[in-house]
Amino acid sequence: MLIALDYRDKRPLYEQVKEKLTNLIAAGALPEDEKLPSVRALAVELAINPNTVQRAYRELESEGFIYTVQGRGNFVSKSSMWQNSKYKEIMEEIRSLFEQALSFGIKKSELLELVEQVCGTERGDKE
Amino acid sequence: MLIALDYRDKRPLYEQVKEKLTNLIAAGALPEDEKLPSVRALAVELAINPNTVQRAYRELESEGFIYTVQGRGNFVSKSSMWQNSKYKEIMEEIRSLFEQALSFGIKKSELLELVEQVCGTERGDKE
Amino acid sequence: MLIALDYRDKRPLYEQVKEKLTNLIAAGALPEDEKLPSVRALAVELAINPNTVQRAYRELESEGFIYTVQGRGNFVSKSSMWQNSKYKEIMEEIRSLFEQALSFGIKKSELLELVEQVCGTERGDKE
Amino acid sequence: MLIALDYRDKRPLYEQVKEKLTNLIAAGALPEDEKLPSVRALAVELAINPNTVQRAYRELESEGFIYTVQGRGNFVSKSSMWQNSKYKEIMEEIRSLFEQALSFGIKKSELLELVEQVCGTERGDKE
DNA sequence: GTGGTCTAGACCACC
DNA sequence: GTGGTCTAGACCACG
Repeated sequence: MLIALDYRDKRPLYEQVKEKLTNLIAAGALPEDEKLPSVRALAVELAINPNTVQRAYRELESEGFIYTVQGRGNFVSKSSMWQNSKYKEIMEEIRSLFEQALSFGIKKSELLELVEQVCGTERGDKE
Repeated sequence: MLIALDYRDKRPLYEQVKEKLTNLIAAGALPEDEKLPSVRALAVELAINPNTVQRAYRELESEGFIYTVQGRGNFVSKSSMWQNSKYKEIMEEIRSLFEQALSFGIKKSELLELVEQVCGTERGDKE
Repeated sequence: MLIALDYRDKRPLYEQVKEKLTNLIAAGALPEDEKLPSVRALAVELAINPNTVQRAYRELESEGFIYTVQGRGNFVSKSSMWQNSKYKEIMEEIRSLFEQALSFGIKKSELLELVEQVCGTERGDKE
Repeated sequence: MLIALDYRDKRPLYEQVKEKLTNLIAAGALPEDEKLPSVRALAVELAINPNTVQRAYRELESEGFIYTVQGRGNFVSKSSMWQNSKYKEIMEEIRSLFEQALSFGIKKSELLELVEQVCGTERGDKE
């Protein structure tokens, strides 16, 4: 699964687990209906408490990223389940950060350049 | 001072106080060497614990936004003190959010449009 | 038999199997004394554990929907066996949900309209 | 607070706590911005583990019924926060139960009578 | 004092 | 084996 926790990170562990998994799912690294590691197995792999993994899984499910089958395990959902709401959420975060940036005197041209930079490095991979 | 706290906000109160003050300072609403309200006065005005204001001021000082003179009060620093480091910090945040946005399938064109929107509404104020 | 399981459904599989079978029986699709598929056959058809089917059959029997003949198989009961108790059970569920609905501010008129909608769509099929 | 847990109930304790609180909030028994008992206090009152109460509170918050202020406590939200989504959820539950009822041979007239009964007992209280 | 996170370990239901 | 709930008890951040 290749997940690494960062104990210097201030965020709670279960949030880091969530973030890692959502990134893998969003990037398409985990295809639909793929089985995720069991709660216990992932807990062992990350050397954390099963409850912590379970909380991550529970929240991922309530956000539509995965679905749970009693006695079977956790599986990744169809992307249509999360796509739209996550899109809105991220756009709102960016808008808010943009406004803060402007109030600190950052110029439109700098923002545009930043878009170019980031998209440039990713363009080869995805388009 | 016109600071309003939002108790529904998940962030700690001292962070909200910091944010409001940095915004006022960055926007130029508080000129250099202007005296800020005393810890006690601001605490009363906002109906919060003086410790909370204290912490906000302490961190603002360590970030270079204000300077403290023992027995006199707190004053806003020259903008050269914070300008550069805050600029880098925000740009880094935006870059990181951009990368996350791309991994969730958000397109370059959407980002560019967002820049236009935000700058459009702000342009009249600042340029 | 035409039973489809929904693995995204939160309920246990044996409950889904029960629900599907009771619906078939209640709708009259399975006439009295009709033989049901064997535990093993249904387990294979649905690609689930025979224990799961077993449990569904056991509970259907204790609720009066089917009867078991050792060594012969499972057969659907006369409707008089389950009709009355199931009727009471469902009416009680609806009454309880109605009361909850009212406490959340849902109006009588909305409930009446809902009845019309559901009965309207079903009337063509059944009457 | 007058909450009583039912240990014969099959549902998890945290769900019972949630249900009791949502009912109190929906019925208007707890006005907006009213402070709820602290996690620990309610845990003692109900003789359960604080973690269980906390889970109830956390989920109530994510569903918009209450809001949490670090170091202060939990408070009931404006009804606009939950009204709409809860309305849809309940209507969907009722519709689903209606359809099941019809497949078991329950008549439209019985449903209508049930609406009258329930609304009749409540009408005096609320309209 | 408040809520929030995490651990360790137990027990249950389902498959 | 799987996930789900609950307990007991610890530690932290915030006010």
